[in-house]
Amino acid sequence: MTLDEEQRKAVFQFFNEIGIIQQLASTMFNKCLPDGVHVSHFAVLNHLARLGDGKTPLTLAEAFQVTKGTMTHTLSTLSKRSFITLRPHATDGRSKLVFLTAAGREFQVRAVESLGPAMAALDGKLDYDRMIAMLPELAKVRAVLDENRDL
Amino acid sequence: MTLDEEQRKAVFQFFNEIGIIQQLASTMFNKCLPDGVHVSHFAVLNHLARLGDGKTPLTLAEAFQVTKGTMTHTLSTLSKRSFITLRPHATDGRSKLVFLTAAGREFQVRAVESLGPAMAALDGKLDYDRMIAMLPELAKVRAVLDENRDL
DNA sequence: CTTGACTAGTTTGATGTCGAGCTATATTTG
DNA sequence: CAAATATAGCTCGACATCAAACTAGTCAAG
Repeated sequence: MTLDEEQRKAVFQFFNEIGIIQQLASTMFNKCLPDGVHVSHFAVLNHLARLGDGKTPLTLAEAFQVTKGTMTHTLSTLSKRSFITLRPHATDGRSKLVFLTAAGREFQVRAVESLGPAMAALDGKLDYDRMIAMLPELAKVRAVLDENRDL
Repeated sequence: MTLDEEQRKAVFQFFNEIGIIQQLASTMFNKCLPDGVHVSHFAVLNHLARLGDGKTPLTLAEAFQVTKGTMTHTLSTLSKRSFITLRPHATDGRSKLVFLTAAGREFQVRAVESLGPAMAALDGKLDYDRMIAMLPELAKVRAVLDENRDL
């Protein structure tokens, strides 16, 4: 038995801390974002703007680790706001491709700017170097969880 | 301006990673927990079992960083399952105190056990020492976000 | 006292997410 | 080619959560 009581407690505490940070951060982002746009919507716009659009919904769902149904929902509200358009996939009739509209790109820029004040307020309090240093470790934890999703 | 483009990207990435880990972990826990009990319910039971019951709902809400309304909901479902009982506060007529029932304690033990197999499967893949080493840093980030909740 | 400000918990309505099942298209296999 | 299997996206019902408004009890100021 390699997993002793103390380690198990620590793992719980780790995930607990992660959960609370996520809660606080997303609440903060949600309050900053304009027009009642949820952070999950912003994340998709951001992803498309930074890494390029023309992705399939499934690709996006996997990138954000949400179900297909959730991504359908997210994309449909982004579409209702005319921030994206869905086009049929050229060679696969089942699939679609997601493209940013001009309004979508514009909104993404505006949304990033709207986060500025909050980020600035945290500046000097958050230790960026430490956070950056944690990134590889977090990515590793993420990878392990991802590989074992069927537990 | 101390927050340059690269740092801002890193901060985004940090919170993104956190969000995905939280997503994967809570999904995993939810699947392991018996009888359709949600991880948020388990967390409350666990808290009461480990740190002692007789807390007020507000205390619990603050401990888990959820709104009062959410805690009301969580406690009401725990109460419906007879895992807790709510008693009036002795000296403050507005308040209540949360107590574990025998069934609640029993369930908490069972729930912890039900997480065993998943934890065991992750054993050897997760680097506990690194996770433990991250705890203080995470707690610090949490504290900063907590202090600046009104941004 | 009594009034006004505050606090604990509840309620309400909206929304994000999940899981499971569905449809339509692709792909593989016999 | 036909049938079976797999995949992309959608739909549905359930549920956790939030924000904001509400109720009831407390406490302080005058």
